[in-house]
Amino acid sequence: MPTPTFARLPAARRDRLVAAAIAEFAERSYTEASLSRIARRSGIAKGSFYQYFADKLDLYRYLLGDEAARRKRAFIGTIDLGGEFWTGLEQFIERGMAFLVLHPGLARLAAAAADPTALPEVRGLHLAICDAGIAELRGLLARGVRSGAIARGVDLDVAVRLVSAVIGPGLTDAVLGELGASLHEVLGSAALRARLDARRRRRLARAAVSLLRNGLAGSPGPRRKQVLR
Amino acid sequence: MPTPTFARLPAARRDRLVAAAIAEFAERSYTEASLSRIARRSGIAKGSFYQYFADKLDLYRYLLGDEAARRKRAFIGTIDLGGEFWTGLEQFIERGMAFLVLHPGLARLAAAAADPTALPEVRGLHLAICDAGIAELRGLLARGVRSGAIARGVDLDVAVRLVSAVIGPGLTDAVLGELGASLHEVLGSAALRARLDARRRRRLARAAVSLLRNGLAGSPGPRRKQVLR
Amino acid sequence: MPTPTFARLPAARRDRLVAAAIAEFAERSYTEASLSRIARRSGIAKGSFYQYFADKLDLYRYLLGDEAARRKRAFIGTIDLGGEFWTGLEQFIERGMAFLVLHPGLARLAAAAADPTALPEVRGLHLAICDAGIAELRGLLARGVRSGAIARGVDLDVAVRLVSAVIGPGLTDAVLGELGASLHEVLGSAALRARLDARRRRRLARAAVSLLRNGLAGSPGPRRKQVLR
Amino acid sequence: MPTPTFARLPAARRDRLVAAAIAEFAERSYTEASLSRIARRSGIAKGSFYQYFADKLDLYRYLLGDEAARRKRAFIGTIDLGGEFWTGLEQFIERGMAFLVLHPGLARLAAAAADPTALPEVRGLHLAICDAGIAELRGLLARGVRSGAIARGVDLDVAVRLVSAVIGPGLTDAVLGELGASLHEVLGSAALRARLDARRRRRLARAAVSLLRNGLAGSPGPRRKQVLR
DNA sequence: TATGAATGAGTTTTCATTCAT
DNA sequence: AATGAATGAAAACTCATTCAT
Repeated sequence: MPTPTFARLPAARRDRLVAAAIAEFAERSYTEASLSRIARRSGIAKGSFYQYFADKLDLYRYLLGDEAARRKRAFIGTIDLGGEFWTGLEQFIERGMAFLVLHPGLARLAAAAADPTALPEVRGLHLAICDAGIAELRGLLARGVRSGAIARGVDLDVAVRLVSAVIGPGLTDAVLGELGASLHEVLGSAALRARLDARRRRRLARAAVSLLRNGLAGSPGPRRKQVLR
Repeated sequence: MPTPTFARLPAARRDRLVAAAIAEFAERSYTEASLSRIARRSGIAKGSFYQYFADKLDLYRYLLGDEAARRKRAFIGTIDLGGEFWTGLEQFIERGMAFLVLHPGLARLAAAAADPTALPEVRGLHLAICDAGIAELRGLLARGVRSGAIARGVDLDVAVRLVSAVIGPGLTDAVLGELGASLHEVLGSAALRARLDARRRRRLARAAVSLLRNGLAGSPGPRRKQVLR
Repeated sequence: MPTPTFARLPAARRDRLVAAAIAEFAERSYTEASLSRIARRSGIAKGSFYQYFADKLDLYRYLLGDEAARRKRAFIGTIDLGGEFWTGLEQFIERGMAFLVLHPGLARLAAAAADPTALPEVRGLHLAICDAGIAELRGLLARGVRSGAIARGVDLDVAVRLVSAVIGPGLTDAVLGELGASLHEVLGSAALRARLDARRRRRLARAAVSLLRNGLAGSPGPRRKQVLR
Repeated sequence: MPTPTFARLPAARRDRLVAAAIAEFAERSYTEASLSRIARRSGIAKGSFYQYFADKLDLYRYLLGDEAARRKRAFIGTIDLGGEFWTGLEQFIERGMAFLVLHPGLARLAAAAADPTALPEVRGLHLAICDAGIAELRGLLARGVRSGAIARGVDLDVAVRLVSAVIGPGLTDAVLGELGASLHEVLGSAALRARLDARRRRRLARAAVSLLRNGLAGSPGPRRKQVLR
C-alpha cells in the first residue's frame, strides 16, 4: 500500500515514477526488474522510493491492483455488454486490443500475471488478478447461456479457461505474429503498435469470436452433438 | 552441449542432476533459477557441474532440447494422426495431458518457452521451440483443411495461434482449475497429478476438440458465414 | 573512470580505499590482486566498491592513470631540465628514487607496467604508459644530442631502451641490493625506506649517470669509435 | 623435485609435458598459468601429472632449475671468456640473443624471475636464480677489473645491477622494439624470431657493449673522473 | 602407473534495503 | 521530505588438488 506521502506527491513526480515502474515490470519479470533501474529511469532517488512504498512488492502490488484497474476500467469498462451477446464480445475484444496499443505496458503486466512461475508472494498477487478475470469472464459466459447464445450443455468451468486463453495469449500471439515483431519491439515503438489499426483489430476480433461462437453455440459437428460438456 | 564426461556419468548421478535441474527450471524462470540451488538439490558439488556443462545456458539448452525432445518423442511422437482429423487431434491432446502427469517439469519447461520476457540468448532458444511448435501445428491444420475437416476460408496464420492457445495455456489452466491446485503443488505431488485420470483427461480433450471443431468447421452462426478469415 | 560518488567521498574513506588498492596491486599482479582482499584491507564493504568503480579494471586504470600521474607530477614534474644535460639527468634520477621512498606502491605500479604477461585489456594500459615513458625519455636524449652531450652517431631507438633499463629496473635492483631487502619488505616498512637517504640516493644517481655519460658521450674505446650505432 | 616415476618416463612423453609447461609459464605468470591447460596442451591426464610432480610449484621449480640450467649451459656455457674482456662480453650477449631466438620460452622464464611480484614460495625460487645470475656477472666484472678493462674505482655492487639491466630487460625491449612485435607474437612465431638474424644481433650487442665499455672504462667526462663509485 | 571425475574455497559482480544527513 | 552512500547475501564461475578405479 503506497504511503500517504505518495498520495501527497505532485502529480508529475508520481507519474514519472509510475511510468518508469510500469515500463520496467513490462520488460522484465518481477525478480529481474530492478529498483535501481526504476530509480534511474524516473530520476527519483532510490532512497525516496522507500518513502512511498514499503518495498518492491508493495510497488508491484500497487501497479497490478489500483493503477491497472483504474486505467483499464476507464478504458474498457464503459462497454455496454447488454446487447446481442456475440457482438458485445467482439467489441470487448476489439477494445482489449486497442488498450494494448495505447497502454502496452499495463497490458503486458496483466498478461504476466498468468505466469505461474514466481515467488510465492508475487504468485499470490497474480492469482488474485487471474481469479478476478476468470470470475468476470465466467459471469459473461453465464449470461450468454441465459440468452441462448451459448449451448446449455457447456461446462462453464472448462469453457471459461479455453475462452480466456483464446482472447488472452491467443490473440496476443496472433497480434505479434501479424506485426512480425517481438514483445520488446512492440513495447518500445508506438509506430509499430500503430500498425495494429482499427481494421486489423476488427479482423482479428472477428476471427476469435467466430471460433468461439461456433464452438460454443453447439452447432453440430459430424459426430458429437454436445460440446464442451 | 554437455561434455563427454556427462555422457560417461553413472546413470543415477546423471539423473539426479537432470531431475534437480528440471525441477528448478520448472519452478523458476531461467534467470531466477540458481545453479547453487540445483547443486544443493542434487547433492552434487558446484564445481562438478562445470565438468558437465559449459555454463547455466548450456544446461538449459540441453534440457529444452535433447532431454525434452527425447522424452516427449518417446511418449507422444508415436501417435498416428493419419485417421479422422478430429479424432486424431483429440488423441493428441489426451496424450499431451498424460505427458503432463508423467513429466510435469518438462511440460512446464515447454510452456515457459512462451514467456516473452527473457534474456536475449534464452529468448533465442525459446523462439526456436515456439516456432517449431507453431509450424507443426500449422501443418496439422493445413491437413485438416485438405481433408475438409476445416473450412477453406479460415486464415491459418491466425487460427494456429488461437488453437495453440487453447491446447496450451487453455487446457493447462483448465487442468489446474479442475485439480484446484497451484502449479507448484502439482509439480510437487504425484498423488495430485494422479487425480487427473484417463476419464478426466478424455473429458477435457473432448471439450477442447469440440470447441475447435465447431469453431473451425465453419457451421454458420447467425450473421457471418466466413470464419477466422 | 571513478563515479561522481567516489569524488564526493570523505577524503579519509577515499584514501583508505586508494591506499589499500595501491598496496594490493603493488604486491600482486593485476590478475592475482583480489577485490575481496582490497575490501578487507580497507575495511570497506565489497558492495560499496562498486559504487565507486565500474569494476576491477576501472580501479586499476584510475590508479595507473589519474592517481599516479597526479602524485608523480606533484613530486617530480617540477624539475627544470633546462640546464646542463647530465646534471639535469642526475637530478631527475635522484628525484625518482626519492619518489620511490615516499610512494613505493605507485613506483612499483609503474614498474609493473613493463610486465609483458598480462590480460589484453591490462596490457593495453601498460603499453600506453610504457610508450609515454619511452617517448619522453627519447625526447630527453634527443635534446642531449642537440646540446652535444650525446654523440651524434648514437642510435636513439636502441639507446632509449638501454637507458630506460638502467634508470628503471637497474636502479631499483641496486636500491634493493643496497638495502638488502625484498620488495615486500621495502613496501611494508617506512623505516627501511628511510635508510635510502639523500646521500645514498646521490651516490646511486651519480653511478648511473656516470655509466650513461661515458657510454653515450662516445669517448673512444680501444677498437671502435662509433657507439650505439 | 620430480618423482622417480618422471625420470623413468619415455622421453617423448616427458618432453611433451615439459614443452607444454614451458609454453604455459612463458605466456602467463606462475599464478595465472593453469595446470589444466598444461594437461590439455600436452595431452597428459591431469591425474598423471601428480605422479610426476608434487604440485604446481614443484614443476615450476624443476623448469626454472634443472631444465633451464641444462639447456642454457648446453648453449651458452661453452663460451670462452678467456680472451679480451669486451670482445668476450659482446659474444656472450650475442649468444644470449641467439638463445632467445631458439628457446624463447626458457628465455622468457628466466626474465620472469626478475618479477618481484609473486607468491612468497615462488619469490624464493626467483631470488635464487637472480642471485646466481648476479653472482656470475659480478665475477665477470671482477675479472674485467683485474684485466684493466674496467676502472678500479667502480662500485661493483652497483655496477652489476646496472649492467644486468642493460643486457637483460634493456636488450629484450630493444629487440621487441626492433621487431615491432609483442612478447606473445614473438613467442608464437618462429618466422618473427628469425628476423632477428646474426647481423641484427651483432649490431645490438655492439651497441650494448659500447655503452658499457665507455661507461665502465672510466674515460673522463667533463666534470667527474671517478665513475660508478 | 594412468586416468579423469569430484571437490570446495576462492573469485568478481549485482541488488534490495537501511540509514545518516 | 529527499537524498544517495553503505551493506552483505547471493549469484555464476575457476582451479589446484585428491582419490577411486
